[in-house]
Amino acid sequence: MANNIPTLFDKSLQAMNISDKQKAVLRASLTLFSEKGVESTSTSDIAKMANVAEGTVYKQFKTKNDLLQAVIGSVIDTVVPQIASEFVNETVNTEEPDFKDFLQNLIQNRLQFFITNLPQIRILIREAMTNEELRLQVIEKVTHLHLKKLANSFKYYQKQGQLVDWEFTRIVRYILGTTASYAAPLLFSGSATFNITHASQEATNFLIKGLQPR
Amino acid sequence: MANNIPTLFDKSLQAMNISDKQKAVLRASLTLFSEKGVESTSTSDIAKMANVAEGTVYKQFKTKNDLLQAVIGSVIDTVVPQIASEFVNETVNTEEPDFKDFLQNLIQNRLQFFITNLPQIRILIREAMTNEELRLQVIEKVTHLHLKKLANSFKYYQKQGQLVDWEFTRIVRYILGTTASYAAPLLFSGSATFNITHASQEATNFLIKGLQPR
Amino acid sequence: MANNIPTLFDKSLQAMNISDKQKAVLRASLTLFSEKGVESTSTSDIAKMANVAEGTVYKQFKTKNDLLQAVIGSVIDTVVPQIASEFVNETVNTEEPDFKDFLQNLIQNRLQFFITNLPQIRILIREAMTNEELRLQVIEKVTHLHLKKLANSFKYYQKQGQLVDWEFTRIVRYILGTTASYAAPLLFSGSATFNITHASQEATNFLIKGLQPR
Amino acid sequence: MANNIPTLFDKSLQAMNISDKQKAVLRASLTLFSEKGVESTSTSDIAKMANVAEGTVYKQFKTKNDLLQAVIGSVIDTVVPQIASEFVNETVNTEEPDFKDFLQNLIQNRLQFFITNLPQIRILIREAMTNEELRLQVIEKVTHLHLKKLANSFKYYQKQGQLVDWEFTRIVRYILGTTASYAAPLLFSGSATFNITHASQEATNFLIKGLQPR
DNA sequence: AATGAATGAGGCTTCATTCAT
DNA sequence: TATGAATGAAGCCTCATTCAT
Repeated sequence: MANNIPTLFDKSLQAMNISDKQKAVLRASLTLFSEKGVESTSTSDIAKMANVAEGTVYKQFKTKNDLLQAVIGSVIDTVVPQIASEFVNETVNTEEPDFKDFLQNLIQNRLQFFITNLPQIRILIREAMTNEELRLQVIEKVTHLHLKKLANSFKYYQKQGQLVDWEFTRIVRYILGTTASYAAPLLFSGSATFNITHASQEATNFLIKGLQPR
Repeated sequence: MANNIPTLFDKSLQAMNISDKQKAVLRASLTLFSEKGVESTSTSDIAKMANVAEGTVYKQFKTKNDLLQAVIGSVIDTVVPQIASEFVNETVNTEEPDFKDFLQNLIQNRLQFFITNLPQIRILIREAMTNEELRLQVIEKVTHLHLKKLANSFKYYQKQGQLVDWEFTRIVRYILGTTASYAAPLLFSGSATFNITHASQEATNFLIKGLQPR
Repeated sequence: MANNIPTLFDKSLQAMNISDKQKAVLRASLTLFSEKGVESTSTSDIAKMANVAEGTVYKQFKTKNDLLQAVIGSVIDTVVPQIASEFVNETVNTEEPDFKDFLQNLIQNRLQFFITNLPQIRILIREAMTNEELRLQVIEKVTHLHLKKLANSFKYYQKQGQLVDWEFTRIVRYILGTTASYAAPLLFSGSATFNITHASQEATNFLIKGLQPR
Repeated sequence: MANNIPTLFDKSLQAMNISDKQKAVLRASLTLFSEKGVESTSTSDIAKMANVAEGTVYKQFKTKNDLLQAVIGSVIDTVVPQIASEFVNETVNTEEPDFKDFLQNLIQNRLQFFITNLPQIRILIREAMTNEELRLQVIEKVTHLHLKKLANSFKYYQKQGQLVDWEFTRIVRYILGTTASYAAPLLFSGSATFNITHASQEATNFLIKGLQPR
């Protein structure tokens, strides 16, 4: 239901066996890293936002980088898979007889997720561009996402003659690329006015054509 | 011919009325900002790579941010338009009778450009994500790109019945999105092995279908 | 019998009216202070080695300096005198008819003691060099050592005409100085190979000459 | 003439190609390290005493430890040999016909040096006890001291029948040990009243006996 | 008595920036 | 114009110490 990273992040925090102050540190870190970037966030900034002494920031995590790992790791390890399974359950599972409806659902849902979690996604992308280690973590996680159900759906529509007979990753690539062509500008602007419904309809119309059999 | 930013950048440096050392500073800045990100590049790093005293970095540019502005500004102001017009002249001008050939040329050319200038593009993207001012500059520049020739080509193919009758920006969006779906991973990996020809063919096949009239 | 400080230290701990954990704290402090110096030993290091919570270190001793005082004080107050009396009983009491045998026994015994307790001696020396208070304590203790028996032995050998008729402290000074000339290097090296028997024989031969009457 | 470490240190500083402020930093470091020990001296202390910004402390030496190495290294590399040659020229060269006079000169001279440079010697000893690297440096330097002249003098007195026929290092050992038996207490007390002349006479009388032939 | 999370002062270090030469 | 020594604010981190449980 709640496909909102801070909320999910909070849930994953509750599962962690750390004190409330430590949770506040992680929350503040996520927020500040997202807002200003990692390098521009000082441990003193974090301490202030978390209402905590600066030393407290270092009780659980020995290094600012450890903290970054914990924050991003938590997003990656806990949130991403959670998103994926939710995505599969909410969207993909819905058995639409019509591929077009299925596709629009899918796109609208992903756009919504993207917009909701813009700050966190922004920081993930930003850091992954210069941080090798993080990059590997992200790739690892994304690679092992449980996408079987999605593949099955595709196969179903392919058998029905509603979807071109290309391999799974290629189809996913175009759906992602087209969706991203609507979403990417948001990475750079504030979350300006954006009509999700209209965008997903437009994108779907294009994709349906490009992905029809023949 | 040379659609490679460091080379173009050098050309734009020659036009600037500054000493050789100052040019070396700008060159080093471009390189280091690209490699490690702006925040992680110290002015001392720049001085070392430019073979220049620390004070020299501050002779022409009063602050590190001024330097960043100069570097990025130079890329944006001089290089981007240059790229655009070159792109228009080299690629778009070529009058292909067939939209498919036109499209593949276009995509292949842009992928090549992207790969060649990966480091500079990386830093432009990275900084634009947290730097409001830069963001506006980029948008400003990109918005006013002289794309009339491209628009004319599209109109031509539309009249020929080879291209769907959507508005210019929508068509550009899908071409960009699809191209980006092949290029984006390169932003995160090193410049892994990548078959441009194959990618541009695949992308073209998809786009042709999605963008055919009807 | 056991002229080894950690063991004696343990005995003195048993006499103290403190809990087992507190004893562990003192033991760990002795070890770490010896190994790395007081300034370079953190209370957290001590807690870890003592298998105790950080707060526990502060239950019995209010400050780190109190802890240092307790450790060194214990060595000085309890152990040094114990050593002294043992030394007197074991070595000096033995009535050797020959001064040379007496002297060699003495030196060999002290060298053995020195080597066995190198770490503790090292820290005592180190701290005494910058810690006025400790310095006074050590001097106080050493000054009041019960050395009457040793003095009596000397008088005996002086009457026998085997020992020069100098005052007690002067004779002690040369014995100590000569013995130290063999022992001191060990303070700086690890416990390199060292032949106690050979060293004590050599030292004795020299001292016998220097301390003969006339 | 001036066998005083701070003065010699200053001379060695003048030979170094560094600014006055940097010299002030090194001087302040030597003073403070000597007075309070390395661990208890903060870089801020050093900056204050040197009348310099804290950042200045780090211009020449990248680390507090580098600074320590520079200070101690300078003492070891420049001062120790200088001392040694001076010692050889002033004391050993003096051709005394009588070994006793030679010996007393030697001891008095060394005691004087020791007292004059107490603070610096103290810190050298203190640090060498826990700093392996430094230890090796000191040993290296002391080992290669130019002691040939001293050895030659000893050989001369041995031929004259004034000095026992033991090997060089053994004789040096006893002279050092006996001298140290007078000097060592000064390491721990302040430089209390100390009669150098009396001490050197007393020590000489003992050594002459212990080192006579036969 | 024991715990261990929390504290905050202070230590080491970096770095953008200035300025005399 | 170029230099590079100097600056000092600010960042990261450690550690002795406190306190609620």
